[in-house]
Amino acid sequence: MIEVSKTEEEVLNALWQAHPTSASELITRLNQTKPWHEKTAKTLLNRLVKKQAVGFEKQGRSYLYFPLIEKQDYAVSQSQGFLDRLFNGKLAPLVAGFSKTEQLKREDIDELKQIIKDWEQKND
Amino acid sequence: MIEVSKTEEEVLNALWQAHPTSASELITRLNQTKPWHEKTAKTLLNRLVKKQAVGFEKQGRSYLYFPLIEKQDYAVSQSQGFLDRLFNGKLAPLVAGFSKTEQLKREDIDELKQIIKDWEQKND
DNA sequence: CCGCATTGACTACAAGTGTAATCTTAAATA
DNA sequence: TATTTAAGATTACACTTGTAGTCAATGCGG
Repeated sequence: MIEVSKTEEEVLNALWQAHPTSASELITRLNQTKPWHEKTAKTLLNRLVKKQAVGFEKQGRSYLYFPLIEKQDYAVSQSQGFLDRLFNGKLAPLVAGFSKTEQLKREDIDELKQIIKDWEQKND
Repeated sequence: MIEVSKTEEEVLNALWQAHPTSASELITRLNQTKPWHEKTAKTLLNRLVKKQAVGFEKQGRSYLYFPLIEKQDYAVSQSQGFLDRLFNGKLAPLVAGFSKTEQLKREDIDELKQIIKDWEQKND
């Protein structure tokens, strides 16, 4: 999986939200979360292109950008890497950590139960 | 929370396994997972000291090192940050991602169920 | 038609990171 | 005791990252 830096990932996230997108439109979207300097955002966008995480097509004098990797794939791969680093690759200890520190709300529990139910539906 | 780089984290992980520990002992432990150059490991250890993630006490000619941050705290903080970056801070979508990509095994499900049961025991 | 604004291309630059080598000192060994 | 060795301290160095600035071309408004 392509290495994406922290800030590059923020840009990629904005691109996943909607694409293809012009740079200016993307920057507008980025600015809804926090202030971004146009030049900084464009640098990151270009680095993502160089890393082949993002592609683009000419549209008149400017470009339309789009992700070359799926958010789902990226997220799962990052998740696995994260679990490997801190929890021996296991999911449960992460959840247990949240539980122990009172960071699990009933809503989270309900969602987990639903996921489990679906899983069992399919696998039993 | 202190910023710890990827390789620094590997060293820290080895230190969490057992401490206090001499540098050489720590390096021995690190080498059980993958080959580490002694100099590299020591550099990282020193950077962790500089970042105040690791402390040490003199023991004769050399030092004994120990973590200054708890693994549990670090793990939870990293977990929250991770969820924020990719899943809008929610736990369930991460688990759902694993489920969708067939990465949840029955063992994981059972462990999750147990965690949920414990949570409900305490919170209902 | 021309200067202005916009877009992408290229450049900048310090701090952080991965990966080690060299220097210094003190301890262990021959 | 003279010497090799092992620890920590210091130095090295290229690459990445965060954060922009400057340059060049092109299309737009007047």
